[in-house]
Amino acid sequence: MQECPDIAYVAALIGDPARANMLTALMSGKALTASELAGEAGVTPQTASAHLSKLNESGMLRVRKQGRHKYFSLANDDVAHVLEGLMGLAVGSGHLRKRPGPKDTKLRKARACYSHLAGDLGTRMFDSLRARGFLTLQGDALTLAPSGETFAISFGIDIASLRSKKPLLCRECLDWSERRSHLAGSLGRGFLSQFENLSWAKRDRKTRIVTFSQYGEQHFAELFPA
Amino acid sequence: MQECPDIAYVAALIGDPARANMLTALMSGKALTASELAGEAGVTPQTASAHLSKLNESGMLRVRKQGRHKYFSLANDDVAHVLEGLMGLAVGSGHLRKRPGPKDTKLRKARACYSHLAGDLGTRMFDSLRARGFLTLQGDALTLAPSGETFAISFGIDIASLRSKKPLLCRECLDWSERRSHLAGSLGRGFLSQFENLSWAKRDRKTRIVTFSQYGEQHFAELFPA
DNA sequence: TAGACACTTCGTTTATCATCGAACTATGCA
DNA sequence: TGCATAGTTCGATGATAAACGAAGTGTCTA
Repeated sequence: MQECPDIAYVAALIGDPARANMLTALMSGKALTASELAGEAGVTPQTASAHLSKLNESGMLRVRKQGRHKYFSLANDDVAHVLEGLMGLAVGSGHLRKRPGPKDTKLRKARACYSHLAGDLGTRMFDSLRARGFLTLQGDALTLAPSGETFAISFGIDIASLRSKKPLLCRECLDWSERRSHLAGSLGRGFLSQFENLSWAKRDRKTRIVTFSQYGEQHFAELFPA
Repeated sequence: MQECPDIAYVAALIGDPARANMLTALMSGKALTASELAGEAGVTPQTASAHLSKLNESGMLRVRKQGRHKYFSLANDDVAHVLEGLMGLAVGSGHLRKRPGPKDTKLRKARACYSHLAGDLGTRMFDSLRARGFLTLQGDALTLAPSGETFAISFGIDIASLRSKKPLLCRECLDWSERRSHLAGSLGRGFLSQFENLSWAKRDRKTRIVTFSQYGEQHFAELFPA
């Protein structure tokens, strides 16, 4: 008997609206409890419980028990990456789900994509880094140039420790709102968390919106000129 | 109203077993007719027709009409990339679909992943290229070194025209059978087609198996030493 | 110890959608 | 012109699984 990865199994798992909502919510990078996810998905706790155990069985989630709470997050970057890819295809197909709220423009301006910065500001950062030769893009391959490394270090990002943890450093990620690339990978994560550390920006965990203060946006524009 | 890419729609589309079989078959990179795809999926032509029109509507397929035949292929590399990602998740979840046939070992040895070489030989090629410094992997970023460029050109690959067509040149692709990387992107495609041109290998379009002749495998081993 | 809360399990209902038979259109071939 | 083949549309059938109400277990707090 020939073995072959069962795409359908995983895709069907993601293909249910309730589960897709949960996974989308987890793209914020934050761990959420079962009932929070039930709220996100718009289903009762029982239903959410069933969904979450299925997702967990498939290895797409990471679970941590804390008292009477159960915190779920995406298992790893690969899962997030596949989800972003699916978002790209969904946009390409013209299928957009409607959700209440006037947050659209904010979300398009700056949002957390799993754990890095996406949206208009995300692509602007990416372009600026490339324009100055800090990031070099050859084909699909993204490299942090030595000049970019000193730039990142001077901004307070601990490149050495990032590099030591995992082999992935910078990765290109296609933006569904801008349809252009932004910076993902551990380097992208480093930048976003540094924006938070410096109080340039605040992440709303529920909506994935990243709000820059006036002060922060000004410094951001100086750091990443067009 | 806030817009948000509808992951569930696309994923549910891929999530049906019949459609997933069709898409997997199209990963060979070859365009297939509706009835061929019906056979791949194990459904009647009527059912296949319904599936294919849905997939086409979503923009995942490219259709060309030729006489009374309709040729379907994947719309672009992004679709293939998402499918490979899903395969990776499926393997991670331990969900392998069983299929009849003793082709498993052959498929694991060498197969076409969309349009480049995957499997044992694919990862061996990738490792060899890296070991000699032709490909440099920094984090997730894959670059073709100048020495690698001359190597590829001397092997008969027209790097200049590859580069001129699209911005993607080399890309890393996680192998579901080896759980290691192999070379994708237009460069990977170039290598596989050159193997075919030189009659080192033959692709079976139906099974995605790439069969090397004894002659071809010998030369392959010389060109890509461990 | 009580009671509130987080999450789970069970059984039933309900709706969605894949599937196929039958009948249709369109293309190619002789 | 006729017949085979490729693909489609339609309607009926059936199976799968999502959803929730009700009733459980476990955990924290007063």
